[in-house]
Amino acid sequence: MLGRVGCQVDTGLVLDAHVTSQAGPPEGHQTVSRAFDPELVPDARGATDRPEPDCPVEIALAAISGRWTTLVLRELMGGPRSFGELREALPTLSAKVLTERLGGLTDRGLAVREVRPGFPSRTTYRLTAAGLRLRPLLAELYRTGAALSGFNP
Amino acid sequence: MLGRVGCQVDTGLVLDAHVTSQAGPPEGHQTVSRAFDPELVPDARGATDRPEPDCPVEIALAAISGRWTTLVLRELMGGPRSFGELREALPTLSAKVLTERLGGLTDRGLAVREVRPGFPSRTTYRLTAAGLRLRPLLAELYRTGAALSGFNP
DNA sequence: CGGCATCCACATAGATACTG
DNA sequence: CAGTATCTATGTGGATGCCG
Repeated sequence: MLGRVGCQVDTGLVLDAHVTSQAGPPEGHQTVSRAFDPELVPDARGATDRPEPDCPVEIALAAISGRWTTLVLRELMGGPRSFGELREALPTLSAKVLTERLGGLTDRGLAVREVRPGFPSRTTYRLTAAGLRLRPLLAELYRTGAALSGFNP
Repeated sequence: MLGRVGCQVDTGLVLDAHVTSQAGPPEGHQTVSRAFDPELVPDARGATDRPEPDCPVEIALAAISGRWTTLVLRELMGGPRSFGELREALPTLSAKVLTERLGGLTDRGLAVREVRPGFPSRTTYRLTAAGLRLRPLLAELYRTGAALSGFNP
């Protein structure tokens, strides 16, 4: 693993803090006016002091959240898969959890469900364009984990 | 956002399945002999059909797991921070959870704790070289989340 | 200042059994 | 085949209060 990992710069405050001057901005998700590392916080939606659901990081985390999710995504990255094929590929994953994962992916628009009627029925799941955008993240997860485990087993 | 997201190739099986021929390999984490996308499964540790703790993806997920963890990491990426500074930066994060997060990071060797004795005491947390390796992952999380939310709101 | 000890509420995973 | 329905065990976050 390479890449720059340094830059331990301790920047001071920069932006002036005139967020909502007047009297009372009680609730609502406010962004914080501080200096942030542009690589980690490239725009305002990351400038938060709590886990806001619309922060890009939280959105990405939500997409891969839950046990088994990355494995299901790995399978779907290889092309459309039926419920049964996924069960074969991940034998110890219960039907209930697989259903939950696939439901989560389709709810988020990351996958689509296509049912072929008749009997026996056949349902296939296919990643959408949005779902396919998770590929670089999965690859980066692998890279990072491999680096953390010391470059060798 | 760019990058190739296509390649919906449905590869057939390749490797012959002679995993432990003999009689009974009952338990223990076995790797599966299938064809995997080399980008997502570059080595044997990713060729698993369940969430193995030594799979690189699981290792990386464990490093960033838990609510608030990415925010704590973002703060520490800017340089050493004391417990109190972290509380100021993340005001709605309880001391208990902050302690848990910092303990998790130090347990995994991603951060170190440095105590200055005396009174009042002062404790600073600093990312290790391993912890700094999470930076590209955090950046990728942001990129992916931003892409999923439609490139701009 | 920098925690740890408790308690509680809720979310989640897994096992099992059953259905359109 | 492709789920749903329950039930249970465990995990996790958050609030509160005490301590070195």
